Amino acid sequence: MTEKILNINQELDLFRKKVSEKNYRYTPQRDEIAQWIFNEHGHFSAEDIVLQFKNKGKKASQATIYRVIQMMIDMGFLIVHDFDKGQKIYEHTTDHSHHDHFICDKCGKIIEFYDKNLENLKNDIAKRHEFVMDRHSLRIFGTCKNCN
Amino acid sequence: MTEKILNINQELDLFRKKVSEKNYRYTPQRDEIAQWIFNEHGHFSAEDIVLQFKNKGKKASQATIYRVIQMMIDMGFLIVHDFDKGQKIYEHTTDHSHHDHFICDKCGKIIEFYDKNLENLKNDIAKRHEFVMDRHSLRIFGTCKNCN
DNA sequence: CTAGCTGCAAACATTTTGCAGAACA
DNA sequence: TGTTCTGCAAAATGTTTGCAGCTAG
Repeated sequence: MTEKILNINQELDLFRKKVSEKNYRYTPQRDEIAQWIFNEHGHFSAEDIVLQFKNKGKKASQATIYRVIQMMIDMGFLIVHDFDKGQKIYEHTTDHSHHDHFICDKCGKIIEFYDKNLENLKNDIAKRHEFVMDRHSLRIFGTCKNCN
Repeated sequence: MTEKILNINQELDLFRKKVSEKNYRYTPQRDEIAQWIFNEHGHFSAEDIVLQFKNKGKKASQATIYRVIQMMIDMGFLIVHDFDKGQKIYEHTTDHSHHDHFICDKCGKIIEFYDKNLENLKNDIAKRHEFVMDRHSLRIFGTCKNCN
């Protein structure tokens, strides 16, 4: 469970390499979207990218943005979260290792946490049930420190 | 953490009582939808109710079904799950106590599990972070025993 | 050159909503 | 009787897709 810290250029290189390996084409749109995503440390929605591209006059349509997001999920660069906000929330995987989330129902804030014991326990439980775990997501909903 | 086992009539009575308490009206539609839900032991979508009502000639429109579902969530009779299937999945709370889920990416099966240690650990973690936990959801995605 | 990619706009799936008439309390 | 509720249909939301033209390799 070592954590790889990559900078944006290394991440872009890796993406470019994987795109080539799969005989996909490395287009300006894919590059711009990947750059945006690797620059974004945190959670974002597809709409976030669409809007920011519109504002900054960058050239990639909504359709392409959704298509590239799906591509990056398939390639393992992105994961999807669902925080019950009506839209999918993404996060890039190389940003940091697995963590879970508190979601505050009052202010909407999402707080990340990591607990080694919890990870171990999840692994144990999956093993006990002979379930091969690919990914997992624990969401704790409630009220955060500030809102109390 | 004692578990209350209620039969369908007790659940309906409780629903009816809560509806009255809030000065809402107890309409035939609300009754039929609540009956359907309390009879359903497992996960279901709004569409499931809509379709079954159409098939069986029961009288409640889609709009009403969605409205009653929301009402029952607000009142604590229903909880929402999100299993990344593109639609919300519901479950009624009095059915049984809290549990978590394995979701098989191959066959789509959803397997419930409960682990006391896990529940304790979740509580500990929330307390440590001064987060007041209202509800929580652990989803483990991967491949089930049969699909391996 | 040509298969794969893009952008547009339309389709899609699910859920929500405005409004006029119906019906519960 | 007067709110509240219902059903309809339309709107809204978020995402996906068909297709004609563009472009990377």
